Amino acid sequence: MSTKENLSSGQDAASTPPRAFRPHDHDSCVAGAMQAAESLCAESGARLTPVRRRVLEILLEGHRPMGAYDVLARLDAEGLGSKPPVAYRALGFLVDNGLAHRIERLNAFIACPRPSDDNHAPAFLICRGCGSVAEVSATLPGIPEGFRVERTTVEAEGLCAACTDSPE
Amino acid sequence: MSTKENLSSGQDAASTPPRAFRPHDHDSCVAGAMQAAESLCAESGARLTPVRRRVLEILLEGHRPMGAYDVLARLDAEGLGSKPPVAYRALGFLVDNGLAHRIERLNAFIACPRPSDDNHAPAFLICRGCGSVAEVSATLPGIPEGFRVERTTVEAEGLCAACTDSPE
DNA sequence: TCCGTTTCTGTTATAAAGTAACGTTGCGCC
DNA sequence: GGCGCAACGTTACTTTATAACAGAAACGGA
Repeated sequence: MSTKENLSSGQDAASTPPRAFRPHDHDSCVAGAMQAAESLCAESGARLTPVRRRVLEILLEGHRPMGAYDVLARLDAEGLGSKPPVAYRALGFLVDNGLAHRIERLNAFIACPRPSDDNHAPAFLICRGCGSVAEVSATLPGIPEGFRVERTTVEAEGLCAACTDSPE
Repeated sequence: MSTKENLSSGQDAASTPPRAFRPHDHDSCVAGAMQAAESLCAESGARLTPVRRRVLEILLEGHRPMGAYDVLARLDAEGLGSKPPVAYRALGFLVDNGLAHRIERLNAFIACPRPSDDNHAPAFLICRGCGSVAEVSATLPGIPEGFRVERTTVEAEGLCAACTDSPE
């Protein structure tokens, strides 16, 4: 079983706020995720090219969902590319390889904090107060027999604990 | 408890394909939903104007997700409006009032087959074979304490029973 | 019934998000 | 060193969505 905070694991998960909603050592969080990404790509043969690596870093540093054009602006500033397909292709690669996820409600992308080769079914808690997004893992109960699920999109919008306490 | 086919109700729900994946009397299905919409609006004071009513009918007749511009094309053909805001406003009204839902993965809208005033949390089963979308009801388990959920997006993409049996 | 208020409509214009297509470049491999 | 494939860079374009404002229509109180 993964160490990821789990949407559907009962007691434990329900008692602690997800890390994205807590202060934490962000540098090490970025470094760790980059390491994990390197390993996964090495293992699977996927090529983590400069543009792709940089896009992943940008997402990790932001630690929040970013639109493709936000990412592109960063790339452009760094001379790594200025046209939409550059960003979309890199983001597509990251999503395909489980290193990032797309948040449908926001038309945005966020780095996966703990990428792994198991094809996980992520769920996202989107705080409309502070814009943070936490990734937890989801298991959908009771899909009707006969429907073969290939991918899921699970997103919950609301207010995180901090924003509930101090509504601006 | 609602009579809607339920994602999370165990035995019953899991044993029968959702109605959207089965043949059914579509005319009465449309008529019923329109009736329900009328009642709900009358009750709540929401104004189901001609454009809004027609958009709902168009969605119900299609019985599948339609893009805003698909809907707009229909409206235009009928002289009810030709500019994007006309469609988006009507769709916005329907969504706000629980008469239709937005499918994020598809950037599309679908009529709610059984609208009701309870603020339900719909989930959608999207068949990538035939394009059908079934609405079932979802309950997300184990949201961490402190996160206050206001709205959910739950979508599962895959193959319905019929398309699994006969892959094209 | 008239008047003010609110809500809905129609339109212009533009923003934001996403992709098809094609030639070029770089890299691994024989 | 040349073949083949994957990634890159760019052009051009499509699709999706919204801001802003003026006019019309319904609605509710004096």
